Amino acid sequence: MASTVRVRFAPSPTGALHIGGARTALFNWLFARHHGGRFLLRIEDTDAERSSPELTDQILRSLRWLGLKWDEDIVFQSGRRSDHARLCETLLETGAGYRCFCPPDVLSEKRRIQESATGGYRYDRTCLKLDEADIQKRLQQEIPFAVRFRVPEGETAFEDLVHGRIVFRHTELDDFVLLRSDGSPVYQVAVVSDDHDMGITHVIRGDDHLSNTPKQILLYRAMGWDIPRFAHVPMIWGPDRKRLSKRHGAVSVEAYREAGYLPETLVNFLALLGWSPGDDREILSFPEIVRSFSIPGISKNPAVFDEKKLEWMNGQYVRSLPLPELLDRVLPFLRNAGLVQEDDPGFSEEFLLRFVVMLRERVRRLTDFAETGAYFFRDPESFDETAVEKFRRNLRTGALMEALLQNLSRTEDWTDETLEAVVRESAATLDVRAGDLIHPLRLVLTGQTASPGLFELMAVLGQETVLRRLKRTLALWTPNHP
RNA sequence: GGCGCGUUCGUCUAGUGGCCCAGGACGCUGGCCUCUCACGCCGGAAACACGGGUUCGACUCCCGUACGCGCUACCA
Repeated sequence: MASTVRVRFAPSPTGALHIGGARTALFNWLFARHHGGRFLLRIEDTDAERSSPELTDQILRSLRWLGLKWDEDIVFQSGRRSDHARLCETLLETGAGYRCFCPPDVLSEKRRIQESATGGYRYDRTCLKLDEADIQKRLQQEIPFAVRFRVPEGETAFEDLVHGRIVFRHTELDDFVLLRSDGSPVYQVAVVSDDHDMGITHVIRGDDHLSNTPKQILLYRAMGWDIPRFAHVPMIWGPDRKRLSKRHGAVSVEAYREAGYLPETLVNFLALLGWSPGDDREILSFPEIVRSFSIPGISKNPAVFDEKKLEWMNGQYVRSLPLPELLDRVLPFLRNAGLVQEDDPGFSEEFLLRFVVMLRERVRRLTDFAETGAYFFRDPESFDETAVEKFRRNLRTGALMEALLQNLSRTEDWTDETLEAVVRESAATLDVRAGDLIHPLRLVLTGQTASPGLFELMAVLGQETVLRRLKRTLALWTPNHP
């Protein structure tokens, strides 16, 4: 390969890494990996007001969690201020830029008038008409000035890797500001300067930047720099077809981690949001995605984020994880729910493994293990009301449970085969269907009407626990029990 | 308002002029399995925004309309 691919992800640490940013990062990462190139990270922290080191750390944590490792040192945009300023100076020297002494309030007034008249606004180039003497005079008076870019006539066209050829007539652009009157360079300047210095070959970013691109290309040209290739990927929308934002609830990668999603799931799902391998595959491993990834596979239209499918996919990954690995991932959620102790789980490895095996078929998120399986760790405190009512109406339930208690306390071989035999024989003796014992027993042991197979569950819980739970719930079946 | 981008089942998408009376997945739904719930399996409903061209033939190409989104700052 002639030149090495270099791409970057450039988040602004003004918030956590969200789904949209993660997808952009992922696409850049995949592109770099696929082509054996480099994936760089740049933190756009020039807005000191809204940026924070804590948020930067959080973004890095999320990227690492997703498995998106970056190459080389992180570039902090705030540290490149002088480079950005130098770009403005150069442009001023070459005549590509010019000083604008117009006071901001005059400008905003002009805009107000022009916008109400024509609906659009472009800087009227008042200061471009200034001659050298005018400029010197103003400089001596120390009138603050901004530096504007002098947009040439004509048009800018470029071949977007996702959208194809795109043309902007320069009459649509106005002489945008490069350097604010306080001396701070504007975003477009920072991006171009940084991307150039970082040797970026492909800019892969959200298509909300499409309209910024001609301005940036103009800057590259004015500096005589090589222009990178651009790939503008479509946005991710919430269910209301609006750009995904906090309004849609949990959108940060961090929030999905806490909600019990696996990083593998998120990567797979995000990869498929706006990109397709071209065939019918849905579950793809990291290496498979890297191998298949290509820009022509990126779609042009925005994608609605569908959490239902994410959940389904997470279930697939939960089920495919090797058991010990799955247990490791579940453990923190059990601790969080207070079901196991921080240092000592208080339960054997074997018990925990069986817990995970029995539940993994019926969960989608890691949090579900704690939510639907708490009875593995402690006696249920509440019981499904409608189920209790239902079984209580059958006046024999109390007697049935008592009989079962007797039979189970005499059971010596506490294995699921034996337990099943005991329960079924009890039913036969009592002249009821097996279900008449099974369902109330399930309720008694779990507090719920749904659980893993009852006999297996009894075997895992152990005789002592089963008998205890059976005993302490006997009163439940008394008709007028509170 | 102007400019830019987009428009295939509810959602993510396959489709690059005939293989498409449109395929897959999630969701929904009927059934099977079954001690419940899941998992799994089998089946079903469900889409080419609209109107003009081009062509022997258009989901695919061109034009227009409608709708949606983005940009339009001395924000990033």
